[in-house]
Amino acid sequence: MVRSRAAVVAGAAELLLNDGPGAVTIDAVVQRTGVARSTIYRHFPTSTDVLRAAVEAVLPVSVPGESGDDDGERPNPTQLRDALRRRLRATADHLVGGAWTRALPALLELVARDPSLEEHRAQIVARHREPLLDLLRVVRDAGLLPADADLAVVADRLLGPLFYRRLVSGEPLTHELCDHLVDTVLTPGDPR
Amino acid sequence: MVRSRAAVVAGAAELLLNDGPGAVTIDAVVQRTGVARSTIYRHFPTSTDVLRAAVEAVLPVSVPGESGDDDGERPNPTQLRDALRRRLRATADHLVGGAWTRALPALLELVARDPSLEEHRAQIVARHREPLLDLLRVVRDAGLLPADADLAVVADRLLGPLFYRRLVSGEPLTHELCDHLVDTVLTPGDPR
DNA sequence: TCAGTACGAGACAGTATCGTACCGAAAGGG
DNA sequence: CCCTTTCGGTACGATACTGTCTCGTACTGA
Repeated sequence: MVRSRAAVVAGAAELLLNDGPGAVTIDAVVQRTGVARSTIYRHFPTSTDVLRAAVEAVLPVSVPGESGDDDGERPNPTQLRDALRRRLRATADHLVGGAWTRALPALLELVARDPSLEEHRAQIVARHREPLLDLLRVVRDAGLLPADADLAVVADRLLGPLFYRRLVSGEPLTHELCDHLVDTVLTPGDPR
Repeated sequence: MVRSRAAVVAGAAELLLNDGPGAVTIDAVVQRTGVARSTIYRHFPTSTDVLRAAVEAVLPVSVPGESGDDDGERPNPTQLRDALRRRLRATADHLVGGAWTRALPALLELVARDPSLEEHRAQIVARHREPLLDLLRVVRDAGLLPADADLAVVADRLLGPLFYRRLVSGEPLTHELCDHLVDTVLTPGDPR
């Protein structure tokens, strides 16, 4: 009973990532997973619920971990800057290679259409930004950011260009760009 | 001949904006516009082409004009900074109120699914960024940006956070944010 | 007046998806 | 060994959309 449900969700998630939300069809899930229609409808009241479960299953997974830097050491500025660079690079890599590339447009479309998914979107984004905000807090306490800096805005300045390039302009995400963004945020006296 | 085609495109665009790309159906366009099926198929080979025309019709319109600053006057730095602020504010307003809010997720979904639309996306983005890049070129020539600054990256740093907020995080776009972004880009010696 | 054209109206077959209903096989407990 | 639960396998009706086709009408210029 649990197994078949999990298979349905997994198959629907694959379809969502590979072919978009429009491809998450009962028939497609049946054919992909081998689970019978009747079984699917025994677990989910309607096909929309299957899609929701797939969205829920896909997106939280793709939040990059990369913690463990928070060892209470009292790192020096250079270490902090490098940590921030690594974090942003990891985010960029995740944005390029991971499920986000496929799932994000689908999720945005779904949210634009179904406001009841808005809550999920907020949770997902919050979970995504949290590690970065934690790191930025440390960075600010270390004096690398103004004490009154709005960390949310700083996060926007770091993540925004990455997402913009990935989603909108289609330009490549390089590690150089990440480092450059970190520099523009961190050291107010370093132009370019 | 022109009238009915225009009506089809307009109706399809409305459907695209109101109910998403999945709602752009021949039947729906017929019912909305009063144009007959046969007429639609006389103008467009397939329903996908109707959708393409709708996308094309919606998005270029929403590129804000706001030119006319280019009068070869030789403006002073304050004027340039204000012009950049106005331009970014206009972009933000357009992002909030205009068709972009609805159309962009739809377009991103379409592009993710149909690679042949990639070209359209690139054109649209280019047309969207061009005025900003022109302005940035003037700004750089005036010495408000480093002479070797990569204007594309500067544009990313201005537009990225706006699009990120609008598309991903859902946070509000304020004029203060726009001004702040302009400040972080322009004056390398002004932190916060 | 007449022919050409653009257009509306709608029928039609083909396909895809949905959700339901019914049947039979496999498995596990009593 | 039987009985209940769980599940796969279809068959089915109901829609919705597509693309093609035919027919009738209004306009337009020679």
